[in-house]
Amino acid sequence: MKITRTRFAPSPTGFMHVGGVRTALFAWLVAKQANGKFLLRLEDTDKNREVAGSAEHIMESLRWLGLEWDEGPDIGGSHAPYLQSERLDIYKQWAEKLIASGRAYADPYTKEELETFRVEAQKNKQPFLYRNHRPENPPVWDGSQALRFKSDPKVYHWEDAVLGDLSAGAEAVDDFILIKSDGYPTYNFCHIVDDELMEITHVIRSQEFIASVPRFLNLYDALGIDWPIFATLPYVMGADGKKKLGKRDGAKDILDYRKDGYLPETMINFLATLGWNDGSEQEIFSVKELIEKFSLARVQRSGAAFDEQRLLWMNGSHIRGISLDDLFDRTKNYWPEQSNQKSADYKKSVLGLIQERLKYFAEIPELTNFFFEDLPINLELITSNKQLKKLDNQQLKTYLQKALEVLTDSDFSVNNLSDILNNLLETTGEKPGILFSLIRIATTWAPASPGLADTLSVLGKETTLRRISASISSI
RNA sequence: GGCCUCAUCUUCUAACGGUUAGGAAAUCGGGUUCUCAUCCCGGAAAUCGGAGUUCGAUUCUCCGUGAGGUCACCA
Repeated sequence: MKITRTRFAPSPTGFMHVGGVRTALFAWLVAKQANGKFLLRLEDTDKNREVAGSAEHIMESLRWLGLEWDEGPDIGGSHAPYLQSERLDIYKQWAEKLIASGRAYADPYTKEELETFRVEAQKNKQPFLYRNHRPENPPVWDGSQALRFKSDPKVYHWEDAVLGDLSAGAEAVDDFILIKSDGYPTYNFCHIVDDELMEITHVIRSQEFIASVPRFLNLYDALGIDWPIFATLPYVMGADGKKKLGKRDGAKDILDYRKDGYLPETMINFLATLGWNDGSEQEIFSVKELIEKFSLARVQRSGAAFDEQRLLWMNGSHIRGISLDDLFDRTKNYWPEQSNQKSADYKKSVLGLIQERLKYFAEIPELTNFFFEDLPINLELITSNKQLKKLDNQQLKTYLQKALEVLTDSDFSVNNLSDILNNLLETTGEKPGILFSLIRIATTWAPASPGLADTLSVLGKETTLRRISASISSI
C-alpha cells in the first residue's frame, strides 16, 4: 500500500488567513492520521504577484500552529526542490513530452486577439473556449510564446473524498496554458507534474479549483499519470456567511491571532470543527484527538461562516483547560508595564485569579491593572451602584473603617480573609451586596475584579489597608 | 450566459428513511454570599419551495428558487 503523502502548496503572495490555514490543517491531519508525510511546496511561479517575505511568513504561521512539514523548501527532502521556481527544467522536460506526443503547441495569438475572442464569446453569452480558436498550423514553440495544452474534450466522472461523485461535460475541458511566455509554468500544469513526482496521494484544496478539475483530468490522462485522490474543501466564509473569506473582505493574518493571544490549539480546534465534526456532540478537541478522529468523508459540503464570537468562546475554553504554569509561560509578553515591579510569583497568582475569565491574552492588562497600580478613585463606581448609592458618605466611611480594623488583624490567607469578611457581615448585620461591593470597590477601584477574598489575598495586607485608608479620606 | 457545487435555528452543526429535529456559540431569564467571569438550570430559535418514491422523507429522485465558484500568460 502506498504511503499517504499530502501537501500544502501556497503561493507566496501575502500572509495566510484562516482559509489557507484550514486547507493546510486538513492536509496535515490526513497525513498524520495515516502516519504519512506532509509536504510544503511553494508555488512561486507568478513573479508579478510575489510578495517579499511572505514565504517566511507562511512558514512562521504553520510553525506557530504546529503544522510541521516533513519535506519543504527550508528543510529539503527526498523530492527536492520544493520551490517551483527551482524546478523549471523539470516542467520543460514534461512540456517537451507533450509537444512530442502532439499534445502541446505554441500559442500564436497576441493578448489583444485573445481579448477579442473573449469579448465575442461573452457577447454571445457563451463561455470562452480557446480550443474553438485553436490554430491549424501553430508555429514551432521557441519559448517566447505561451505553450498550450491540446485538450481532448470529453465528459468526466470522478470521485471526490468530500463531495462524492462528480461529473462535468466536455465543455469544461479546454486548451489551457502550460508554460507562460515568461518561461514559468502555470499552476494548472506544474502542480500536476509536482504532485506526481512528489508522490502525492491526496490532493486536498479548496472549492475554487473544482471547475478546473476536468481540465486537470485531461492533462493527467495525456501525461499518463494516475489520478490522485481528490478532496475538495468548502470555503471558509466571511462573517456575512455569503462570500468566501478573502483578504479584501477583511480576512485577518493568522499571526494577528497569535498577537492577540489566541492559543494555537484553539485555532486548530476551531478550524477543524469549521466544516468537520465527528458525529458526536463534542466541541473541544485536542490535536491528538483530531488526528485520531478526522475523516474527509465527514467534511461538510457547504461553506461555513467564520464566527469570531465562537472563536472567542473556544479560546476561553482552552485557556481554562491548561495548567497555570503553562499559561503563565505563554503570557510572558502580555503583561502591563507596571507589572515589571512585581515578582513572577505575584503575577502568577494574579493570573490564577483571572484564568477563568480570560478570553485572549491581549486583555490581560485591563483585567489586571489594579493588581499593579493604584487606580484613580472614581466615586461613580459607588454612586452608580444599585445598592451603595442608597447609603450616605458617613455610612460608607463607617463600614470601611470597620473593615480596616478587622483586616488589620488578618494574616491575609484566603481562608482567614473569608472568615473575617463573613464575621464582618454578622457584626454589621449588613448584606454582602453592600459590604463586599464597597470593600471591593475601595480596594480596586475597578469596575470588575475576581472574588473579594482572593483579590485581597493577592493584593496583600499593605496595599489593601493603604487603599482602604485612601478611600476613606476621599469619600 | 455556459458549466459546476452547495442548501437544518442568527452562527457552527447532529440526526441506519421512523426523534417532541439534538448539541454548541450568541441572545434572553434564573441560581451560585459583591462586580466581571466561570459553573448550573431554563426560554426563544431551523429542515428553501413544489412534485414524486414510500406505510412513513431533514434524509432518496426530479423540477424550481436561492447562494457561491469558474469560464486569466493568478493560484
